[in-house]
Amino acid sequence: MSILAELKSRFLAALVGYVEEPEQYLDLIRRSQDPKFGDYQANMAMPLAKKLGKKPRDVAAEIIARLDLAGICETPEIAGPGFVNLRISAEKLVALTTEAVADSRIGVASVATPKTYVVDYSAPNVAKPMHVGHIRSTVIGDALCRTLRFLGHRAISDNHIGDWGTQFGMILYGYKNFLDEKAYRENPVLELARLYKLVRKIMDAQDQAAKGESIADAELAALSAAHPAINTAAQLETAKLHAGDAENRRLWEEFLPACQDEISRVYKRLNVTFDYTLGESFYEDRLASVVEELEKKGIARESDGAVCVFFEGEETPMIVRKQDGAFLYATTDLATIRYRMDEWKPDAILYVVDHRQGLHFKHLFAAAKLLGYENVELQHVSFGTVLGDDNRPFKTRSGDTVGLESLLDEAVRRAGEIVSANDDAKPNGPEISAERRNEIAEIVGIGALKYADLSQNRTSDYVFSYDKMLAMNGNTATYMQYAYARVRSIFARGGFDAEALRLSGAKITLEAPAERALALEILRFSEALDLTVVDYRPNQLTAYLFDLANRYSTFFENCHVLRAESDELRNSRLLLCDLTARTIQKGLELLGINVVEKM
RNA sequence: GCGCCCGUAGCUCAAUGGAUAGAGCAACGGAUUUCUAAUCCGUUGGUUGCAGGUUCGAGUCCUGCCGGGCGUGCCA
Repeated sequence: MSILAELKSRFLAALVGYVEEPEQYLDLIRRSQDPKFGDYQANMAMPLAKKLGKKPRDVAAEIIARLDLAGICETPEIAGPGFVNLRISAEKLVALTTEAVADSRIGVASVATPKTYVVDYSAPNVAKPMHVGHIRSTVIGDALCRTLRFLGHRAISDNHIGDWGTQFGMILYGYKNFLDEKAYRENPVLELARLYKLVRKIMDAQDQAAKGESIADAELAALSAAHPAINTAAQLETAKLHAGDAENRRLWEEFLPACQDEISRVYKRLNVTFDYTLGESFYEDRLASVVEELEKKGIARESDGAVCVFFEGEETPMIVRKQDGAFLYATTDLATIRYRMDEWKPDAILYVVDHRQGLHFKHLFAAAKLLGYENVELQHVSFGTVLGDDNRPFKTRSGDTVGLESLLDEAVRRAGEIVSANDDAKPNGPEISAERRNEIAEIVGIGALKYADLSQNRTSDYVFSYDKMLAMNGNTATYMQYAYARVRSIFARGGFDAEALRLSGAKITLEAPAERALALEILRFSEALDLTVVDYRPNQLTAYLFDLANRYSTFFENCHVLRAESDELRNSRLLLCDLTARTIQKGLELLGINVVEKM
């Protein structure tokens, strides 16, 4: 049991019979911000004083009198208006770290009641190259899945790819009018991407012309003139595809595998996997029945030729079928909820999607509730927009945004320079082969990129910046990877085997302040994971890992391991090092980030 | 117009209603014949946009205002 969980349980026992519904006060036990207030603090005396008509400090004293903290804490102190400050006893810290040493889960218990989560994330449009805007959903969703699973939940990852939308109409139009056959044979995806961008460009030009602005590019103006109303023409291709037109269907089936190979390559490099990839097309023949059901149950009705769901106090409806009979993503999303509920019976469905779709999800969830899906937590895990240097949203339409792969390449290139410089500067000369340097650069570069994203509160906007993403110091993955490598280096230098040491029965002692602080932080891993999951915020985990790596650095400076005064002390410190390394490794793993033995 | 979100150190951001609002970067000053200096220690830097309110206690909750972003019936 984690320290916090154990403290809560002891406080609960003390509060039973003292106040009604004592459970609600347990959240007021938390980690102290400042070490001088102890390791943990209980803040319930103040609100209870009000309720009981007593003085807060008296209430604190009464609680302490009822409290059995034997084996956990030193004598609690009452401070300020009525804070109860708790300092974990050395014996408890030693006992728990000793347990963690022998535990493959490093002291993190599996949840008592596992839940089933469906996590919907990444969801690129497969006809378009992935760009930087896709990274947030992908890495946040992946981190949440990994963390939920480690805690013992069932997390089903489902990549709801856009494989049926209007972008395919654009490609179909492009294919039929602008195809470079040779280029297509050599690299179909590249050519399809070129076609998409070209059609997009002509559309934008025509939009511009419609507003009375002139088209500067003569070539583009000619293309625009030769293909009037290209938007309508592309929509027609989409409609034909959806209606089962043989030629368009055949082409779609030809394009799709190539597009999927393309995104698979990126996922492989990002080390992201999905249990299912059920895209929009999967629900193609399930849409009509959704609308039918909505109408039959009186949830949706016709309005201006479209079928709409109206909500109490809301002006704008959710449209599930257009005037022309076509379905929309609201329809697909409802069909998807129905499928997921039937298939997996989840307790929660998490949508890791840009916050700009907030209204859509508000409507979607309300409609799902009307359809009877009430016992499922439908959660929009929204995140801020990816912004450019100009603080404007990244334009997915312009076609010349930063591609995701080139971004990865740049991250790895910069990491490679640093890896090499660092290795060259080692006191006894370089230790790492050129080939290995490249492998390390890949892990460090992509780790830095993911971490830059995950370490921010997901609700805030995300200003894209190479320098920020690729910074190798401060609160970054690199800092933690470095701490990990230093631990491994100590074991290598001393010729110790971590596994054997764990089994050796070596004792942990926590005399030095830096040792104690490090142990306390290691034991907080479980709390950090709980915080991460409760609000679906991976930055809780990154903040924890940063604290942990910091504590380790302080320990590293103050407590020499290999030159410890005795073998016992050396072994104790080795165990702390090993626990730190394992916690960092596991924590980063839950964020989808790897470690290296040497860097 | 209406709805949602945001406003915290020079910059980028943290802070489940708790004590003196914290980090990183930047700047400045120290530590190294390194168990890996991709490090550590220290200094400077704040009326948390403004004004009220609720509370024992507000960056956090409520109201109004100012500033910004996003969304707002046939894209996703």
